[in-house]
Amino acid sequence: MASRPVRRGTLASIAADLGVSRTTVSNAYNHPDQLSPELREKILAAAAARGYSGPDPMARSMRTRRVGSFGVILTERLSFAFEDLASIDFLAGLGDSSYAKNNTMTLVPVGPLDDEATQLISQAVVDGFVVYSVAANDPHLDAARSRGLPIVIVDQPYEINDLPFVGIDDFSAIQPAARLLVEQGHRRIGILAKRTHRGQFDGHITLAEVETADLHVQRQRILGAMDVFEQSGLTDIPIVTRHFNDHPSAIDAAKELLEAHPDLTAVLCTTDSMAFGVLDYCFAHNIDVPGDLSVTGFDGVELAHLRGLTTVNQPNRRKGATVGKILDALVNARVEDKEPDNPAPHVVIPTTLSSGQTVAAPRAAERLS
Amino acid sequence: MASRPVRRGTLASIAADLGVSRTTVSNAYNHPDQLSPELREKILAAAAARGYSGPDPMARSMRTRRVGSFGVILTERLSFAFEDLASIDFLAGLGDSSYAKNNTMTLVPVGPLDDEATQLISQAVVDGFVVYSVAANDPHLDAARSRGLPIVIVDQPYEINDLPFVGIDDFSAIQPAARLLVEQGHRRIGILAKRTHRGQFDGHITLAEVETADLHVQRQRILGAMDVFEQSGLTDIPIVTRHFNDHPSAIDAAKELLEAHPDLTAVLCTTDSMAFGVLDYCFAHNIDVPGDLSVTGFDGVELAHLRGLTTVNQPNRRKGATVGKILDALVNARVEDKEPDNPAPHVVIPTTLSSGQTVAAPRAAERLS
DNA sequence: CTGTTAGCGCTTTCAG
DNA sequence: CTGAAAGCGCTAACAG
Repeated sequence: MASRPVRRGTLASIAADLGVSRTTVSNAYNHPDQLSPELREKILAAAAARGYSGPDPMARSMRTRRVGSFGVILTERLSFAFEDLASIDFLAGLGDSSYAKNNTMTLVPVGPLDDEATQLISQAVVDGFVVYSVAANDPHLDAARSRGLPIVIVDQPYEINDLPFVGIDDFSAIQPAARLLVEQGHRRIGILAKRTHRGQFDGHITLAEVETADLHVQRQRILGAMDVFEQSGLTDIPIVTRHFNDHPSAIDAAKELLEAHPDLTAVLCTTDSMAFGVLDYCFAHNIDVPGDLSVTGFDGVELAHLRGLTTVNQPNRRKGATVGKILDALVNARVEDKEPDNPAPHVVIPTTLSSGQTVAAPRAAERLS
Repeated sequence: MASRPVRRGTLASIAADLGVSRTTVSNAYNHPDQLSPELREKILAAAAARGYSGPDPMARSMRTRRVGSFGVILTERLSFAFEDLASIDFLAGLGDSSYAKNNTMTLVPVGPLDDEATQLISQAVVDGFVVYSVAANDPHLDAARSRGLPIVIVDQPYEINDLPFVGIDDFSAIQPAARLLVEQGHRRIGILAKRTHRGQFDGHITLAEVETADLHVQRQRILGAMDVFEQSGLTDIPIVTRHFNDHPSAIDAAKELLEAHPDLTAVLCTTDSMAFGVLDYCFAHNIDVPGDLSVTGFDGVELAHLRGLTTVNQPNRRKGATVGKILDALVNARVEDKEPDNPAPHVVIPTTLSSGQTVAAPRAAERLS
């Protein structure tokens, strides 16, 4: 195909050639019932002959005030966003949902430089936005809001009441995993988490720091687990975080935690990716899981099940489908210029503990010590 | 945010309120050097006060004939497309490339129903398309072509000369893996591949069928391996394919192949996902890899390296970046109404064999038999 | 079933 | 530095 800006005609030019009105040609594409099948065929044939493939989507969108695309804002570079398998499942759920079937998904690549991304957000040609798991104070959310288009927030920020929300109850969701460790008799447990604050930081953090976290999801998961531990009289739980959730970071986090606290008998992770880091670190260092160390994850991605990780299943695909449905309704209401039925639903989807083979009671000797 | 269709003003309304011309307001956003900083500030402030977040992207695109988005056509349901980790790496590479940084990526969800998807393609508001790994006769490609926008083809179809192409030489790429198996002394080898034809089919296929395959990539990988095997006097290589490349399909494929041919000492897979299926099937059936069975993959996804799979590394991220660069140049040329430098580059990216721990010589007893 | 009218909101010459 | 004019290509009433 020549990339030459071939003039392929317009609705008007086709109409002129055939001696019919523009409306008729438009109807041939958009309202087939408004003209005779013969005429329609004739028009479509003439269009095809001239290389005209239907009304220009841009002009049509401008006229109808509707694009047929949902913007998706992921606030990490794509390679990191995709590292997190949960976000892929979410996207697949959104894309496969019947509500998204009639829409495309516009991924807005958001880098560390706020300015550029903000620009992209304010110029994206979309009908609405999905804001996926961003910090409470994230400027990208503000940029999306300023567009005045429908928005659905996924996972976080949690505290925003005037916007639709779809997510889980992270505080409660992680507790069964924490409880399982306690019930098995573990007393020296460490926590591995993804970043709790927007800024770059890797290392140990205190409970007080967790409480001020920008990122609701990680904060609640940690606090949910700590709540269980404290009720069992466990304090002094070391917490190590990593800004990124990719495999090298996870292995490194495991190393930092386990070297600093060799006496741990269990590690609770707030993401499956972190847990894989622990598993692989242990494998490399001849630490038997669950013999020497119990491990739990969070997310329930496919690989977690394949590797037998004990984790919390989060219905990511279903989250995607739910988001598609809500956003679609909002966009429709807006285009039809009427009040939506429910402008800001708050949907909390249930989670379940998935028992794998990575949790066992600590060895007797360790339990006594 | 009320989803009410709040009237947030237009460029014209702001201009009227301030008693300046529309051009001036437009310039405040698009050509800051064309007016005094004071005036610009004043305009921006007034806009902010009225909740006007800048020129409407739709109207602007219509006027400038440019959207700022690349359409990406993946011809599988998103959940399956994403199952294939290679496509995720590709997308990440595209999104992270500096060429895509100024563009969004519009994913066009393409289901099994050709009609709907074709519709979505002909109405997508984008500047060009990336067509990712589709069959030679795929109607989605035709739909994209009929838009008259720049297109870059990734991986396949290979035979199209008038469109830019970015991919690898699949025939040669897989040969080092095949050669490694032969050199280790394997004589009874099976092949596991993803579908070779667009239609739904799971099972054994013949070499003759492979030769008529719609899907160039899988065909070439199989033929490349067969070429090596035949040169070593090996014939009767069983080939089993699956329509989908997800984990359950892969395990099932492994079962079918190994149960039908229990004497195999090696399995060459045309994707890493297939190889993971073999590894997990073997684990479940106490077949030692590589002691009892050697396995090779193809793609070089991260998990392959983590699991020590011997595979062929394909630079998916780099493919994405290359595609972004080409498409960006094409779109620019088109918008500026000039001939592109190279309208249809054909880029073949080199691959490398990655040695893992899943290939060994067959046991002596087996070698003799 | 067909045509006329009236913009959608913006950018871009080109004068002033 | 500012403004007036001229559309980009289309669709939605509405009247025939």
